[in-house]
Amino acid sequence: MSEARAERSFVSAQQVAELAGVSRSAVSRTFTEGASVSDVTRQKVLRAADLLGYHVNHLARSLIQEESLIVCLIGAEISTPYQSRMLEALTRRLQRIGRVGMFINTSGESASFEAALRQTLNYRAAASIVLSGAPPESLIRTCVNNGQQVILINRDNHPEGPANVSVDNHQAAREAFHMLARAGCSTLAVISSTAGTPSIVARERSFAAAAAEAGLKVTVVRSGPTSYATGFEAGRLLLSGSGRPDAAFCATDLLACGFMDAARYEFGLNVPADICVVGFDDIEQSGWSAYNLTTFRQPVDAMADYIISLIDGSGVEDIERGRFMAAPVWRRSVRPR
Amino acid sequence: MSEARAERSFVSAQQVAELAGVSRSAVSRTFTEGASVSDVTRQKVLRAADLLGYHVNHLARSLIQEESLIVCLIGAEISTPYQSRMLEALTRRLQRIGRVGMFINTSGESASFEAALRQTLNYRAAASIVLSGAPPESLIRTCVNNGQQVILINRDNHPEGPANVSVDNHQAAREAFHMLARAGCSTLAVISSTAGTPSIVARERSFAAAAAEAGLKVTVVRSGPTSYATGFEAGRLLLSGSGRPDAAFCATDLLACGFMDAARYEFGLNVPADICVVGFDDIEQSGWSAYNLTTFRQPVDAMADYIISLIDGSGVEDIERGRFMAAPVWRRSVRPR
DNA sequence: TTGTATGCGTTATCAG
DNA sequence: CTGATAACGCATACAA
Repeated sequence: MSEARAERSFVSAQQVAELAGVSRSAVSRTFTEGASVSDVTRQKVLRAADLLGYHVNHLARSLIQEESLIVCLIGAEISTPYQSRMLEALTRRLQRIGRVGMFINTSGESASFEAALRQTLNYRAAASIVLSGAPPESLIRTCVNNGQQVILINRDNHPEGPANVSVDNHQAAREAFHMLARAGCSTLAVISSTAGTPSIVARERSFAAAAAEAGLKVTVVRSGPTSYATGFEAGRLLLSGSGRPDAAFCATDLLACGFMDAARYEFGLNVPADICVVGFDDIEQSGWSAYNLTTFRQPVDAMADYIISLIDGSGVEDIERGRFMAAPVWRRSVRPR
Repeated sequence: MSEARAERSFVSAQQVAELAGVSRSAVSRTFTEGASVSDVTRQKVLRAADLLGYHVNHLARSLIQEESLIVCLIGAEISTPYQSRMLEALTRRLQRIGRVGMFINTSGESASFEAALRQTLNYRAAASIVLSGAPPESLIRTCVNNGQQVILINRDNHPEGPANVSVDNHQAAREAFHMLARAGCSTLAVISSTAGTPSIVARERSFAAAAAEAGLKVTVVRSGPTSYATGFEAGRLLLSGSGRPDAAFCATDLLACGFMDAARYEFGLNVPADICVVGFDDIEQSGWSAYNLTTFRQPVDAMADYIISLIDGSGVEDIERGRFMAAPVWRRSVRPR
C-alpha cells in the first residue's frame, strides 16, 4: 500500500501523505489555492510530492467542483489559415486563465456534430466554443440546460440561447461594393463557395444587394468548398467566356488567392489593372507580396478576448458586444481612384 | 433527491436510475461497451437518459480506469501551415479511435513548457504528443514514469525514452543539393531561421555537408524566427550585394515563399531562370500557382497514422518505423536540367 | 493548524 | 441478468 516509488503509475495524494508523514487533507490543502497550511507542513508535502512526482488529478478535482476547467473547441478544417489563427488565439488565452482547450474535430462524418457536442458534456466542459459547422438547435439546448456555456463564432443564425460572436458581414460587404464602384468597376462577380455558412451567405447577399441598389447585376460563382482550389476553378469558369468581369468580391481570402492566381497565370490578366479583387478575413497570405490583397480584417484577437471574458465572467455580458466590425485593409488588388 | 428535470446542472446516473426504476449499475452497464443488459432494461434506461439529458461523466470514469481517453498535444504556433495540418491530421484520427485531443499551447512564456507537461499529468492523459518546443529531459522522464506515453515529432535529439517520429532531414537535404547541382547552380545559399530546432539544424548541416563534398561553399542566412517575413528579409539581405547566389535551399516552405517574393518583387528576379529555390515541408501554399515551389513533402498523414498506432497499441513498436522519408515534389522553382 | 469523515459519479466485484 | 457495495482521488465541513 505504501509504495514509495512511482512505478509506471500515477501517484495519489495518499502516497504523498504517507511519505510526508501527514494526513491526506494536508496534501490537498497544500495544492489548494488559499487553504491554510503551516509552512512546515507545506514544505514536507512539497518535498514528498516532488520526490514521488505527484500531480493533482484534475479529473477527480472536477468531480467535486461540478465543473471542469476544460473548454471544448468544436470545429472542422483547422488547417485553414483563418481557423488555425482563431484556434491559436483562443488556446493561448485559455491557457492564461488556467483553462485548457479540448479540440473536437467534426471534419469526418456529417453526423459527427452530435457526437462532438456529446463529448463536451462527457467531460463536463465549462464551455463549448463552436468555430464551424452547423450545430442543431436541440443539441445546443441540451448543453445550455446542463449549465454549459455555448459560444458560437460567426454563425449568427441562432437567435437566442448561446452567445454569438460575429463580424458584421453586411456592413463590410457593402463597403466592398463601394470600394469597387469607386474604382470604376461595373461588371461585378462574387466568388463564393457551396459551404453555405451564415457568414458566406451574408457576404454574398449584402454585396449583391448593394450592387442592385446601384443598378448593377452580379454574377455569383460557387464551384466547391471554401478553398484555394475553388477560387481557382471559379476564375477558370468566369474568365474564359466573353463578358469578363472587371471586379470580383471573394467571400474569403482563400478563394481570392485562388481566383487571383487563375486570373494571372491562366489568363495572363493583371490585378488590379484588368480586374480588381477584394477578399475577406485578412489571412496571413493576403499580406504576402505575391497577393497584396485588399481585404477586410476579422479582428481575431479582439474576438478571442471577448470570448475569454465571457468564459471568465470578467466581461460585461452586453448583448451587443458580440458584434465586431471588419475593417478594410487597403493593399494593391484594387485600383486606386 | 429525485429531481426529474435537469435544471442548469449535470445529470447523474443515479437520477436516471430512479426515473427508469432500475439500479445505478443497470445504467452504467447500458453505457458500457459489451456489458450484459437485457433489452427491456436497456430501453428503459435509454429512454430515461434521453429524457433527462444524461451523459456519462468521463471524469469519473477515468478516475476508476486509471487512465483517461485524453491525449495531450503540446506545441506552439499552431497557426503555421505545417503545424495546423499536423494538428488536423492528429485530432481527426484521435476522434476516430475514441480519444480526444487536449491542446496545450506553449507559445506564451518560455518557462511554460514545464507547466504544459505538468498539465498532461493533471489530466491523466494517456499520451502526450510534442509538436514543437524543447521538452526538458527531466520532465519527459516524469511523464514516462507516470506511465504516460510521450511521442516527439521531429525532435530526434532525445535519444531514448520517448518515441520519436521524424523525417529524414539528412537524406532530403542531400537530395536538395543534388537537385540544384544538376540544375547547374554553383553559388549556393541556405535560408534558415534562428529557431535552432533539431530539424532545421539538420537540414542546414546536411545540405552544407553535401555541398562541401562537391567542393562548394554555402552561405547561410538566419534572420529571425521560422516565418515568411524571415525568408523575405533573408532575400533582401542576400540579393542586394554582389555575388548573388543562383540557388537557395530554404529550411522551410514558409521561408521559401518569403524568399521568392523578395527575389521577385524586390529585385525583379525570375524564379527559376535567375535563381532556383527548393523548400521543405510541402505546405499547401507551395502548390499555389504563385509559388509552384519544388520541395520535399513531409508525409503528414503517414506520420499521424503511425502515431495513432503507437497510442492505440495496434502497431508494431518497431523502433525504426518512426523514421519517414521526405519525398521530393517537383514543381517549377528549379530549372529542369 | 491539523486530522477524520463524507461525498462527488463512475465502474468492478460479488452475491443473488 | 440484476442489484448492493466497494473502490477511485480529491476537497471540504467539522471536530479537535
